[in-house]
Amino acid sequence: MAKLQKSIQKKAALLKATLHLINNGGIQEASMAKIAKLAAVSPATIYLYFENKQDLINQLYLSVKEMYAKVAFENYESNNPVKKCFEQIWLNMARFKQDMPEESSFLSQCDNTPMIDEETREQGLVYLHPLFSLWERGQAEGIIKEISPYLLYAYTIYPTAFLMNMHARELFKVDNEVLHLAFQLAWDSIKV
Amino acid sequence: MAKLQKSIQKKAALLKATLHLINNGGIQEASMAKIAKLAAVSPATIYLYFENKQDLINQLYLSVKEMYAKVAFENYESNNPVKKCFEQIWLNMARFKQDMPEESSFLSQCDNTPMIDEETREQGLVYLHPLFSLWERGQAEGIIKEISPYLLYAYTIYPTAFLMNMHARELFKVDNEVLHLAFQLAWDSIKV
DNA sequence: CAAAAAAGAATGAACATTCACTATTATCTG
DNA sequence: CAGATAATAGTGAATGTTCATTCTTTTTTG
Repeated sequence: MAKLQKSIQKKAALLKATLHLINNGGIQEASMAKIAKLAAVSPATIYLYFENKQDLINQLYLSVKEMYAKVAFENYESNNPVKKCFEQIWLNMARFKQDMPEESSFLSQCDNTPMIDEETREQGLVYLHPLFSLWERGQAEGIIKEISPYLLYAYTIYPTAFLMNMHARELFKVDNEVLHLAFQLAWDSIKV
Repeated sequence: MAKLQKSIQKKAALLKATLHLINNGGIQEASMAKIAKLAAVSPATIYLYFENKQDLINQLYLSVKEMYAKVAFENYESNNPVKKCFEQIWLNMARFKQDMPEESSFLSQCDNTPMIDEETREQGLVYLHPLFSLWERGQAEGIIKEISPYLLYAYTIYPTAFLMNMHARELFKVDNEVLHLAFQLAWDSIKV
Protein backbone atom coordinates (compact mmCIF):
# COMPACT_ATOMS: atom_id res chain seq x y z
CA MET A 1 0.00 0.00 0.00
CA ALA A 2 2.84 2.35 0.91
CA LYS A 3 4.38 1.21 -2.32
CA LEU A 4 1.35 2.14 -4.37
CA GLN A 5 1.22 5.46 -2.58
CA LYS A 6 4.81 6.10 -3.52
CA SER A 7 4.15 5.19 -7.12
CA ILE A 8 1.26 7.58 -7.29
CA GLN A 9 3.40 10.29 -5.78
CA LYS A 10 6.11 9.65 -8.34
CA LYS A 11 3.71 9.82 -11.24
CA ALA A 12 2.27 13.03 -9.87
CA ALA A 13 5.74 14.50 -9.47
CA LEU A 14 6.51 13.68 -13.07
CA LEU A 15 3.31 15.30 -14.30
CA LYS A 16 3.97 18.35 -12.20
CA ALA A 17 7.54 18.66 -13.43
CA THR A 18 6.39 18.40 -17.02
CA LEU A 19 3.72 21.02 -16.47
CA HIS A 20 6.21 23.39 -14.95
CA LEU A 21 8.81 22.95 -17.67
CA ILE A 22 6.40 23.24 -20.57
CA ASN A 23 4.91 26.28 -18.98
CA ASN A 24 8.21 28.10 -18.61
CA GLY A 25 9.85 27.59 -21.97
CA GLY A 26 7.42 25.55 -24.03
CA ILE A 27 7.68 21.98 -25.13
CA GLN A 28 11.16 22.54 -26.52
CA GLU A 29 12.49 23.14 -23.02
CA ALA A 30 10.82 20.09 -21.55
CA SER A 31 13.21 17.27 -22.32
CA MET A 32 12.87 13.92 -20.65
CA ALA A 33 16.18 14.46 -18.86
CA LYS A 34 15.03 17.77 -17.39
CA ILE A 35 11.66 16.36 -16.41
CA ALA A 36 13.37 13.47 -14.64
CA LYS A 37 15.77 15.79 -12.87
CA LEU A 38 13.01 18.11 -11.68
CA ALA A 39 10.99 15.16 -10.43
CA ALA A 40 14.11 13.75 -8.73
CA VAL A 41 13.90 10.51 -10.65
CA SER A 42 15.93 8.65 -13.23
CA PRO A 43 15.02 9.23 -16.90
CA ALA A 44 14.39 5.52 -17.18
CA THR A 45 11.78 5.66 -14.46
CA ILE A 46 9.56 7.87 -16.59
CA TYR A 47 9.07 4.88 -18.84
CA LEU A 48 7.61 2.84 -16.01
CA TYR A 49 4.69 5.25 -15.83
CA PHE A 50 4.40 6.52 -19.39
CA GLU A 51 4.78 4.86 -22.75
CA ASN A 52 6.74 7.73 -24.23
CA LYS A 53 6.90 11.48 -24.24
CA GLN A 54 3.70 11.95 -26.22
CA ASP A 55 1.84 9.72 -23.79
CA LEU A 56 3.21 11.72 -20.87
CA ILE A 57 1.96 14.94 -22.41
CA ASN A 58 -1.41 13.48 -23.32
CA GLN A 59 -1.90 12.20 -19.79
CA LEU A 60 -0.86 15.54 -18.39
CA TYR A 61 -3.39 17.24 -20.63
CA LEU A 62 -6.20 14.98 -19.55
CA SER A 63 -5.35 15.23 -15.87
CA VAL A 64 -5.26 19.02 -15.98
CA LYS A 65 -8.47 19.12 -17.97
CA GLU A 66 -10.07 16.88 -15.36
CA MET A 67 -8.94 19.20 -12.57
CA TYR A 68 -10.34 22.10 -14.54
CA ALA A 69 -13.71 20.41 -14.92
CA LYS A 70 -13.79 19.50 -11.26
CA VAL A 71 -13.38 23.13 -10.27
CA ALA A 72 -15.69 24.35 -13.02
CA PHE A 73 -18.66 22.37 -11.79
CA GLU A 74 -18.15 22.81 -8.07
CA ASN A 75 -21.34 23.82 -6.24
CA TYR A 76 -23.20 23.53 -9.49
CA GLU A 77 -26.91 23.17 -8.79
CA SER A 78 -28.39 22.19 -12.10
CA ASN A 79 -31.94 23.13 -11.11
CA ASN A 80 -31.11 26.77 -10.45
CA PRO A 81 -32.07 29.29 -13.14
CA VAL A 82 -29.92 29.19 -16.25
CA LYS A 83 -28.19 32.50 -15.70
CA LYS A 84 -27.40 31.63 -12.11
CA CYS A 85 -25.98 28.27 -13.17
CA PHE A 86 -23.93 29.83 -15.92
CA GLU A 87 -22.55 32.48 -13.61
CA GLN A 88 -21.52 29.82 -11.12
CA ILE A 89 -19.67 27.83 -13.77
CA TRP A 90 -18.14 30.91 -15.35
CA LEU A 91 -16.83 32.20 -12.05
CA ASN A 92 -15.55 28.75 -11.13
CA MET A 93 -13.63 28.59 -14.39
CA ALA A 94 -12.23 32.06 -13.85
CA ARG A 95 -11.21 31.10 -10.34
CA PHE A 96 -9.38 28.08 -11.67
CA LYS A 97 -7.51 30.30 -14.10
CA GLN A 98 -6.67 32.68 -11.28
CA ASP A 99 -5.67 30.12 -8.69
CA MET A 100 -3.85 27.70 -10.95
CA PRO A 101 -2.07 29.89 -13.46
CA GLU A 102 0.38 27.18 -14.51
CA GLU A 103 -2.35 24.70 -15.24
CA SER A 104 -4.47 27.18 -17.13
CA SER A 105 -1.59 28.58 -19.13
CA PHE A 106 -0.69 25.02 -20.06
CA LEU A 107 -4.22 24.39 -21.28
CA SER A 108 -4.23 27.44 -23.50
CA GLN A 109 -0.86 26.40 -24.86
CA CYS A 110 -2.37 23.03 -25.72
CA ASP A 111 -5.39 24.61 -27.37
CA ASN A 112 -3.31 26.61 -29.83
CA THR A 113 -0.52 24.17 -30.54
CA PRO A 114 -0.27 20.83 -32.36
CA MET A 115 1.00 19.42 -29.07
CA ILE A 116 -1.97 17.16 -28.36
CA ASP A 117 -3.46 14.48 -30.59
CA GLU A 118 -6.88 15.26 -31.95
CA GLU A 119 -8.13 12.14 -30.18
CA THR A 120 -6.91 13.17 -26.74
CA ARG A 121 -8.32 16.62 -27.36
CA GLU A 122 -11.75 15.14 -28.00
CA GLN A 123 -11.52 13.17 -24.76
CA GLY A 124 -10.77 16.41 -22.94
CA LEU A 125 -13.83 18.05 -24.42
CA VAL A 126 -16.12 15.53 -22.78
CA TYR A 127 -15.39 17.02 -19.37
CA LEU A 128 -17.20 20.19 -20.37
CA HIS A 129 -20.40 18.40 -21.27
CA PRO A 130 -22.50 19.83 -18.41
CA LEU A 131 -21.84 23.33 -19.72
CA PHE A 132 -23.08 22.40 -23.17
CA SER A 133 -26.19 20.88 -21.65
CA LEU A 134 -26.83 24.05 -19.71
CA TRP A 135 -26.56 26.11 -22.86
CA GLU A 136 -29.06 23.86 -24.59
CA ARG A 137 -31.43 24.31 -21.70
CA GLY A 138 -30.94 28.07 -21.88
CA GLN A 139 -31.72 28.02 -25.57
CA ALA A 140 -34.81 25.87 -25.03
CA GLU A 141 -36.00 28.39 -22.44
CA GLY A 142 -35.37 31.22 -24.90
CA ILE A 143 -32.80 32.87 -22.63
CA ILE A 144 -29.68 32.19 -24.67
CA LYS A 145 -29.28 33.00 -28.36
CA GLU A 146 -29.87 30.13 -30.76
CA ILE A 147 -26.29 29.90 -31.96
CA SER A 148 -23.62 27.22 -32.12
CA PRO A 149 -21.96 26.27 -28.83
CA TYR A 150 -18.68 27.15 -30.51
CA LEU A 151 -19.84 30.76 -30.72
CA LEU A 152 -21.07 30.66 -27.15
CA TYR A 153 -17.75 29.33 -25.99
CA ALA A 154 -15.76 31.78 -28.09
CA TYR A 155 -17.49 34.79 -26.55
CA THR A 156 -17.91 33.69 -22.96
CA ILE A 157 -15.17 31.28 -21.90
CA TYR A 158 -12.35 31.82 -24.35
CA PRO A 159 -11.83 35.52 -23.59
CA THR A 160 -10.92 34.79 -19.97
CA ALA A 161 -7.89 32.85 -21.18
CA PHE A 162 -6.64 36.01 -22.83
CA LEU A 163 -7.29 38.10 -19.75
CA MET A 164 -5.50 35.65 -17.48
CA ASN A 165 -2.64 35.45 -19.94
CA MET A 166 -2.25 39.23 -19.73
CA HIS A 167 -2.57 39.02 -15.98
CA ALA A 168 0.21 36.45 -15.78
CA ARG A 169 2.44 38.70 -17.88
CA GLU A 170 1.61 41.57 -15.54
CA LEU A 171 0.25 43.66 -18.37
CA PHE A 172 -3.28 43.89 -17.01
CA LYS A 173 -4.45 43.21 -13.50
CA VAL A 174 -7.51 41.00 -13.26
CA ASP A 175 -9.10 41.56 -9.86
CA ASN A 176 -12.59 40.72 -8.65
CA GLU A 177 -14.03 43.91 -10.07
CA VAL A 178 -12.66 43.20 -13.55
CA LEU A 179 -13.90 39.65 -13.23
CA HIS A 180 -17.48 40.66 -12.62
CA LEU A 181 -17.26 43.19 -15.41
CA ALA A 182 -15.98 40.46 -17.69
CA PHE A 183 -18.85 38.18 -16.76
CA GLN A 184 -21.25 40.98 -17.66
CA LEU A 185 -19.63 41.26 -21.10
CA ALA A 186 -19.81 37.51 -21.55
CA TRP A 187 -23.44 37.24 -20.56
CA ASP A 188 -24.50 40.27 -22.58
CA SER A 189 -23.02 38.81 -25.71
CA ILE A 190 -25.01 35.57 -25.57
CA LYS A 191 -28.27 36.45 -23.79
CA VAL A 192 -31.27 36.90 -26.01
CA MET B 1 20.21 44.10 -58.37
CA ALA B 2 19.33 40.60 -59.54
CA LYS B 3 21.47 39.45 -56.68
CA LEU B 4 19.55 41.44 -54.12
CA GLN B 5 16.29 40.20 -55.58
CA LYS B 6 17.46 36.64 -55.18
CA SER B 7 18.47 37.27 -51.58
CA ILE B 8 15.06 38.69 -50.75
CA GLN B 9 13.43 35.67 -52.32
CA LYS B 10 15.61 33.35 -50.30
CA LYS B 11 14.84 35.09 -47.04
CA ALA B 12 11.15 34.96 -47.86
CA ALA B 13 11.40 31.28 -48.69
CA LEU B 14 13.05 30.63 -45.33
CA LEU B 15 10.35 32.52 -43.46
CA LYS B 16 7.64 30.71 -45.35
CA ALA B 17 9.22 27.34 -44.69
CA THR B 18 9.49 28.10 -40.99
CA LEU B 19 5.88 29.24 -40.86
CA HIS B 20 4.71 26.08 -42.52
CA LEU B 21 6.72 23.75 -40.31
CA ILE B 22 5.83 25.45 -37.03
CA ASN B 23 2.25 25.43 -38.08
CA ASN B 24 2.13 21.73 -38.79
CA GLY B 25 3.87 20.22 -35.80
CA GLY B 26 4.86 23.13 -33.59
CA ILE B 27 8.26 24.49 -32.88
CA GLN B 28 9.59 21.04 -32.02
CA GLU B 29 9.11 19.93 -35.62
CA ALA B 30 10.78 22.98 -37.08
CA SER B 31 14.47 22.15 -36.99
CA MET B 32 16.98 24.23 -38.90
CA ALA B 33 17.73 21.24 -41.09
CA LYS B 34 14.06 20.81 -42.05
CA ILE B 35 13.60 24.52 -42.61
CA ALA B 36 16.61 24.57 -44.91
CA LYS B 37 15.41 21.55 -46.82
CA LEU B 38 11.92 22.97 -47.33
CA ALA B 39 13.39 26.27 -48.52
CA ALA B 40 15.76 24.37 -50.82
CA VAL B 41 18.80 25.88 -49.23
CA SER B 42 21.77 24.76 -47.18
CA PRO B 43 21.43 24.91 -43.39
CA ALA B 44 24.41 27.23 -43.34
CA THR B 45 22.62 29.69 -45.58
CA ILE B 46 20.04 30.38 -42.89
CA TYR B 47 22.78 32.01 -40.85
CA LEU B 48 23.45 34.51 -43.62
CA TYR B 49 19.99 35.95 -43.09
CA PHE B 50 19.33 35.28 -39.43
CA GLU B 51 21.48 35.39 -36.35
CA ASN B 52 20.11 32.16 -34.96
CA LYS B 53 16.88 30.24 -34.63
CA GLN B 54 15.34 32.63 -32.12
CA ASP B 55 16.06 35.56 -34.43
CA LEU B 56 14.47 33.69 -37.32
CA ILE B 57 11.32 33.10 -35.32
CA ASN B 58 11.20 36.66 -34.01
CA GLN B 59 11.53 38.04 -37.53
CA LEU B 60 8.86 35.68 -38.74
CA TYR B 61 6.56 36.86 -35.97
CA LEU B 62 7.08 40.50 -36.81
CA SER B 63 6.66 40.00 -40.52
CA VAL B 64 3.41 38.10 -40.08
CA LYS B 65 2.16 40.66 -37.59
CA GLU B 66 2.96 43.38 -40.11
CA MET B 67 1.00 41.57 -42.79
CA TYR B 68 -1.87 41.18 -40.36
CA ALA B 69 -1.88 44.90 -39.60
CA LYS B 70 -1.71 45.77 -43.27
CA VAL B 71 -4.85 43.76 -43.96
CA ALA B 72 -6.56 44.93 -40.76
CA PHE B 73 -6.40 48.58 -41.68
CA GLU B 74 -7.16 48.29 -45.37
CA ASN B 75 -9.79 50.77 -46.57
CA TYR B 76 -9.89 52.20 -43.09
CA GLU B 77 -11.40 55.69 -43.21
CA SER B 78 -10.70 57.12 -39.80
CA ASN B 79 -13.30 59.86 -40.12
CA ASN B 80 -16.19 57.47 -40.55
CA PRO B 81 -18.41 56.83 -37.52
CA VAL B 82 -16.82 54.68 -34.82
CA LYS B 83 -19.01 51.64 -35.33
CA LYS B 84 -18.47 51.71 -39.08
CA CYS B 85 -14.70 51.97 -38.56
CA PHE B 86 -14.67 49.17 -36.07
CA GLU B 87 -16.73 46.93 -38.28
CA GLN B 88 -14.33 47.55 -41.15
CA ILE B 89 -11.32 46.63 -39.05
CA TRP B 90 -13.03 43.67 -37.44
CA LEU B 91 -14.08 42.23 -40.77
CA ASN B 92 -10.63 42.86 -42.21
CA MET B 93 -9.09 40.95 -39.34
CA ALA B 94 -11.54 38.12 -39.77
CA ARG B 95 -10.80 38.04 -43.48
CA PHE B 96 -7.09 37.76 -42.75
CA LYS B 97 -7.77 34.83 -40.48
CA GLN B 98 -9.92 33.22 -43.15
CA ASP B 99 -7.63 33.84 -46.09
CA MET B 100 -4.32 33.20 -44.40
CA PRO B 101 -5.00 30.34 -42.02
CA GLU B 102 -1.34 29.41 -41.63
CA GLU B 103 -0.31 32.92 -40.71
CA SER B 104 -3.14 33.38 -38.27
CA SER B 105 -2.72 30.01 -36.64
CA PHE B 106 0.96 30.83 -36.22
CA LEU B 107 0.07 34.09 -34.50
CA SER B 108 -2.23 32.42 -32.04
CA GLN B 109 0.46 29.85 -31.34
CA CYS B 110 2.83 32.70 -30.56
CA ASP B 111 0.33 34.41 -28.31
CA ASN B 112 -0.05 31.39 -26.05
CA THR B 113 3.49 30.07 -26.02
CA PRO B 114 6.82 31.27 -24.61
CA MET B 115 8.09 31.16 -28.19
CA ILE B 116 8.56 34.91 -28.64
CA ASP B 117 10.59 37.29 -26.47
CA GLU B 118 8.54 39.77 -24.51
CA GLU B 119 10.40 42.53 -26.34
CA THR B 120 9.49 41.30 -29.80
CA ARG B 121 5.94 40.82 -28.64
CA GLU B 122 5.74 44.45 -27.60
CA GLN B 123 7.04 45.50 -31.00
CA GLY B 124 4.26 43.49 -32.60
CA LEU B 125 1.67 45.23 -30.49
CA VAL B 126 2.55 48.61 -31.96
CA TYR B 127 1.02 47.57 -35.28
CA LEU B 128 -2.42 47.52 -33.71
CA HIS B 129 -2.21 51.08 -32.47
CA PRO B 130 -4.89 52.50 -34.80
CA LEU B 131 -7.41 50.11 -33.29
CA PHE B 132 -6.62 51.31 -29.78
CA SER B 133 -6.98 54.90 -30.93
CA LEU B 134 -10.35 54.11 -32.42
CA TRP B 135 -11.52 52.58 -29.16
CA GLU B 136 -10.42 55.66 -27.28
CA ARG B 137 -12.39 57.79 -29.69
CA GLY B 138 -15.42 55.56 -29.23
CA GLN B 139 -15.15 55.91 -25.49
CA ALA B 140 -14.77 59.70 -25.73
CA GLU B 141 -17.92 59.76 -27.83
CA GLY B 142 -19.73 57.61 -25.26
CA ILE B 143 -20.34 54.80 -27.74
CA ILE B 144 -17.98 52.20 -26.30
CA LYS B 145 -17.90 51.09 -22.68
CA GLU B 146 -15.28 52.76 -20.50
CA ILE B 147 -13.23 49.62 -19.91
CA SER B 148 -9.63 48.58 -20.44
CA PRO B 149 -8.57 47.90 -24.03
CA TYR B 150 -7.55 44.44 -22.82
CA LEU B 151 -11.18 43.70 -22.08
CA LEU B 152 -12.27 45.18 -25.40
CA TYR B 153 -9.72 43.04 -27.20
CA ALA B 154 -10.61 39.92 -25.23
CA TYR B 155 -14.27 40.13 -26.16
CA THR B 156 -14.10 41.38 -29.73
CA ILE B 157 -10.91 40.26 -31.46
CA TYR B 158 -9.66 37.30 -29.45
CA PRO B 159 -12.76 35.14 -29.93
CA THR B 160 -12.32 35.04 -33.70
CA ALA B 161 -9.01 33.24 -33.20
CA PHE B 162 -10.91 30.45 -31.47
CA LEU B 163 -13.53 30.31 -34.18
CA MET B 164 -10.94 30.16 -36.94
CA ASN B 165 -9.05 27.53 -35.02
CA MET B 166 -12.17 25.37 -34.91
CA HIS B 167 -12.78 26.13 -38.56
CA ALA B 168 -9.27 24.98 -39.47
CA ARG B 169 -9.84 21.74 -37.56
CA GLU B 170 -13.12 21.30 -39.44
CA LEU B 171 -15.10 21.19 -36.23
CA PHE B 172 -17.16 24.29 -36.97
CA LYS B 173 -17.69 25.98 -40.31
CA VAL B 174 -17.22 29.74 -40.25
CA ASP B 175 -19.00 31.17 -43.28
CA ASN B 176 -20.09 34.73 -43.98
CA GLU B 177 -23.31 34.30 -42.04
CA VAL B 178 -21.47 33.14 -38.92
CA LEU B 179 -19.00 35.95 -39.36
CA HIS B 180 -21.66 38.63 -39.29
CA LEU B 181 -23.29 36.96 -36.34
CA ALA B 182 -19.96 36.94 -34.56
CA PHE B 183 -19.46 40.62 -35.24
CA GLN B 184 -22.85 41.26 -33.69
CA LEU B 185 -21.80 39.40 -30.55
CA ALA B 186 -18.54 41.32 -30.44
CA TRP B 187 -20.15 44.71 -30.87
CA ASP B 188 -22.95 43.97 -28.42
CA SER B 189 -20.48 43.10 -25.72
CA ILE B 190 -18.60 46.41 -25.86
CA LYS B 191 -21.18 49.00 -26.99
CA VAL B 192 -22.65 51.20 -24.30
C1' DC C 1 14.60 -14.57 -1.56
C1' DA C 2 11.87 -13.55 -5.55
C1' DA C 3 9.81 -9.99 -8.04
C1' DA C 4 9.05 -5.38 -8.90
C1' DA C 5 10.85 -0.67 -9.11
C1' DA C 6 14.43 2.33 -9.95
C1' DA C 7 18.87 3.64 -11.21
C1' DG C 8 22.83 5.16 -14.13
C1' DA C 9 25.20 4.50 -18.10
C1' DA C 10 24.88 3.75 -22.90
C1' DT C 11 22.57 4.12 -27.53
C1' DG C 12 22.08 6.11 -32.14
C1' DA C 13 19.68 9.82 -34.04
C1' DA C 14 18.82 14.60 -34.41
C1' DC C 15 19.86 19.07 -32.96
C1' DA C 16 21.81 24.18 -33.68
C1' DT C 17 25.66 26.07 -35.18
C1' DT C 18 30.32 26.62 -37.42
C1' DC C 19 33.90 25.51 -40.60
C1' DA C 20 36.71 25.62 -44.67
C1' DC C 21 35.70 26.00 -49.05
C1' DT C 22 33.50 27.00 -53.88
C1' DA C 23 30.61 29.56 -57.04
C1' DT C 24 28.78 33.78 -58.34
C1' DT C 25 28.67 38.55 -58.95
C1' DA C 26 30.58 43.26 -58.80
C1' DT C 27 34.41 46.34 -59.28
C1' DC C 28 38.53 47.84 -60.95
C1' DT C 29 42.34 48.31 -64.39
C1' DG C 30 44.54 48.91 -68.84
C1' DC D 1 35.25 46.32 -73.11
C1' DA D 2 38.27 42.27 -71.72
C1' DG D 3 40.52 40.31 -68.03
C1' DA D 4 42.03 40.32 -63.29
C1' DT D 5 40.81 40.88 -58.62
C1' DA D 6 38.00 41.54 -54.77
C1' DA D 7 33.77 40.82 -52.38
C1' DT D 8 29.78 38.47 -51.46
C1' DA D 9 26.55 34.48 -51.30
C1' DG D 10 26.17 29.92 -50.74
C1' DT D 11 27.57 25.29 -49.68
C1' DG D 12 28.12 20.26 -47.61
C1' DA D 13 30.40 18.22 -44.13
C1' DA D 14 31.84 18.33 -39.41
C1' DT D 15 31.37 19.97 -34.47
C1' DG D 16 29.99 19.05 -29.89
C1' DT D 17 25.75 18.75 -27.54
C1' DT D 18 21.38 17.16 -26.38
C1' DC D 19 17.62 14.33 -27.45
C1' DA D 20 14.24 10.20 -26.47
C1' DT D 21 14.68 5.79 -25.43
C1' DT D 22 16.77 1.21 -23.92
C1' DC D 23 19.99 -1.88 -21.52
C1' DT D 24 22.11 -3.81 -17.61
C1' DT D 25 22.65 -3.60 -12.93
C1' DT D 26 21.32 -2.38 -8.28
C1' DT D 27 17.99 -1.43 -4.71
C1' DT D 28 13.72 -1.88 -2.53
C1' DT D 29 9.79 -4.36 -0.98
C1' DG D 30 6.24 -7.81 0.26
